[in-house]
Amino acid sequence: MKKDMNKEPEKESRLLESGFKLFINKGFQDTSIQEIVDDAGVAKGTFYTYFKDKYDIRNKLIAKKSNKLFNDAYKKLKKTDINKLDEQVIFIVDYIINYLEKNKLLLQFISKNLSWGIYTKTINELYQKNETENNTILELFLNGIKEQNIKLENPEVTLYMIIELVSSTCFNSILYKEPLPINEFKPYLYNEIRKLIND
Amino acid sequence: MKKDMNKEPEKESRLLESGFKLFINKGFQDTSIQEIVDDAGVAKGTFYTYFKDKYDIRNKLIAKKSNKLFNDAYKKLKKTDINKLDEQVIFIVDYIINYLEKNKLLLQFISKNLSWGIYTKTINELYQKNETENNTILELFLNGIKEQNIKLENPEVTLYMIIELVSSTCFNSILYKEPLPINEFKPYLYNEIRKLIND
DNA sequence: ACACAAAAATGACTAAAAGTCAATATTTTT
DNA sequence: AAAAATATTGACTTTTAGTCATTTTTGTGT
Repeated sequence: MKKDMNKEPEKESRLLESGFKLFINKGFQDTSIQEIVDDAGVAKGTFYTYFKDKYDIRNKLIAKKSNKLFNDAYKKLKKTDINKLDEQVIFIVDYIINYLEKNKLLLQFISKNLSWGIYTKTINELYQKNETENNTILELFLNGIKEQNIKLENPEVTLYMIIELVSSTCFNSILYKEPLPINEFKPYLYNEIRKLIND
Repeated sequence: MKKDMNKEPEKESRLLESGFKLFINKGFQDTSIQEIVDDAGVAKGTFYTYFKDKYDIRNKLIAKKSNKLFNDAYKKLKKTDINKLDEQVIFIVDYIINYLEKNKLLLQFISKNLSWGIYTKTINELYQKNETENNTILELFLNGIKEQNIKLENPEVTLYMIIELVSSTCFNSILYKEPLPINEFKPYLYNEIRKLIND
């Protein structure tokens, strides 16, 4: 039987899932590779056929989980009839915020371990290997601008600022209720997104 | 002789400086505690009287370096006659950006290792122990708003969004020229700051 | 269906780094 | 200047990472 290249090997998945479970529950630093392989029910050596080291599995986990969340939001949007660009962006942001609010452990893991440089590098590597879907948000954004005749001097920069603003502020708002609990914070944030897109 | 509580013990400083030097040059992961103590010329055990582990010294380094940079910018501002709030904030931001541009290794270290949760936690701990100056930016901001009769629904939130936007975007703009090299990026960013404060 | 080759998996092993602590040195207090 | 408190040491133990010769599984050609 020919190997299905679209599926990641079963043991790699098991390692990823065990790693995620342990990182979430015990923290990254306090989880050893031995614990991960024990939990996954594979031998130590197998770990090293799929990952370079503990940092590698962490980076891949963050990239995969974040990317999945993002693509889910995008798919959901396509089922609605929201057509104004700013509201489309806010829909996606809102979906992601609500998801993370219900999955604070995931958010905690991402926010404690994510740094942008590593994230973009990892996403890019996975994308090269066809292991993740592509940057749909940028396409959506550029299409919306064209169709709706929105004037933006530099749309990539605008989108980039929105993404950064959302990710950096929401983490703290959800996890630490700083500077405001997320539900109070949302109006400010969404207002800012509208300004960024429409002004 | 009575111990001077305002000075951190000499060996702690030496460890911090050695740690910084090694983290910058070899990277955090590739630096061992043994190397740090060798470089600082102290025994292994001494490390553990000042720091819990390698993560602890890293967090304290980031907190101290970031805080110093911030306070330097603030002191410099006080020597100017800039009096409009938005321009004051932009002055500080500009000072910090220029500094980091000239010290990319420091920026790289911060951006690779900083996560906001850990940063605020560490700053807070150091502040409790009087090992760092306080949050002057918030005072400046609140004073400016009062004096200049600026109407902001929630100034803390506005300032917070500015800080987040600046830190998250500038890292990438300086280090990776993404989405634009920092000098092209600045106008967008400063424009955004003005909008946040004045709209 | 079998032999053969290639890839994946194993876990005992080595190497490296973390972290401890009883002994010693230094500093502070009385 | 003795006693008490604090800081420092580095040999040692423990923990964890990472390797690799061997075995098992999977895929391919005849």
